[in-house]
Amino acid sequence: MKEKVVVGMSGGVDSSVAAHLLKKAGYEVIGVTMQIWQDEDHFTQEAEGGCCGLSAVDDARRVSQDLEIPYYVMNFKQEFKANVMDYFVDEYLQGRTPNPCIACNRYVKWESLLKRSLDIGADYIATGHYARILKLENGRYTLRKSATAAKDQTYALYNLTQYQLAHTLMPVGEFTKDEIRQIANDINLRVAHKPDSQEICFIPDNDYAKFIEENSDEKIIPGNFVNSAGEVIGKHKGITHYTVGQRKGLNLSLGHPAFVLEIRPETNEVVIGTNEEVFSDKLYANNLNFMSIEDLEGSMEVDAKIRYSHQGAKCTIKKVAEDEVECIFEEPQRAITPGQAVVFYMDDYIVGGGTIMRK
RNA sequence: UGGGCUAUCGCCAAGCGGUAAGGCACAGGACUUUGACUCCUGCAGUCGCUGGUUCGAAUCCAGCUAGCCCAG
Repeated sequence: MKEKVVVGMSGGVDSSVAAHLLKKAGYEVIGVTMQIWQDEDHFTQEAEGGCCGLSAVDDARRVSQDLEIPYYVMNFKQEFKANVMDYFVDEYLQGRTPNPCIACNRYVKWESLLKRSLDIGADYIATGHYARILKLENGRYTLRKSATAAKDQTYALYNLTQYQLAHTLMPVGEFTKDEIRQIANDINLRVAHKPDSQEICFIPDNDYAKFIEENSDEKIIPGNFVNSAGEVIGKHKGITHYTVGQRKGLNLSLGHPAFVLEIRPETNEVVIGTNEEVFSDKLYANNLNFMSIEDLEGSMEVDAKIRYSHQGAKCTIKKVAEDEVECIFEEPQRAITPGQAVVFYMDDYIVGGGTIMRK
């Protein structure tokens, strides 16, 4: 009896090749695209790009036909709206900078999609992520960085549970991007040369502030830019327009480059400072999830990534409360941003991670 | 309406008779399968205005205008 796997297909090269690889490996493969767009308008907009729109379904369906696997579209509108879009808006309104992909992975893909897949008799779900699932000697599952460090996506997956990992396959992680494109080309995949997607899939025009304004009851009101001494040095367009470390779009001519240091929703202020001031060597995180270990005992030296493109930096982590870890870096890090994830690595696999609360 | 000082890109600012530095801001592009960051490119046909001196002026001279300071 073949093991059954549902492949989340975005219509892109990676998930298409993932489906092919699994079929070749002997699995019974079912292609599924998650319907997450909210209305016709949005649906049309997404025709241009994004991971989950009109062209996505079109492409995924055709690829499935070519691969001769069954294909379905599953509706996850509610789940996506509640766990990703609403979360995204709420975070910005609180002066934080969310990472919607992480929320989407944990709650939509690996909660809703996994559940429905198991319901229809699947043993696993699979995606085209560049990451590798690793079972450690202690019996726990963790994620190991992909073969190509440049494409590694483990950061965005740090929040998966042991149960979720036990039912997941990520065949693409063993290959480099070039190899994946080569495979796609070899088997004549129609999407072999489709460009990599980017930007947040539910905001195709990339105008975050507008999206937040349109999807919130709260009014976005202008406020003051202040320096670290508390002096008012300008007017801002509303805190949702900014993120820590940001330089562009401030319209502040101070003689030196100006960066956002902090966002204060309670006073509607945005704190501005110099390049040096944007560095910090400590952070606190909550919403912890551990992979390679059951829990964090005492302190531990790890490599921490504070944003998806961060190369990682040495730091010592220690629990300071039930759901709060303190992370002290050897070298100050640039723009530690509340709302973003911090992911801890040992060698090339994930120890755990959390959401940054404050510096 | 007495005296002094200053007027160069949106902001700051070099320039001191030889044909307009630089920083900030801004715009476009690259990078990026979260936001940022970073990088590249562009950005004064003109120096408050009007005359004059000179082969040649943002640079010297005169007048005017505006702003600031002091004196009322």
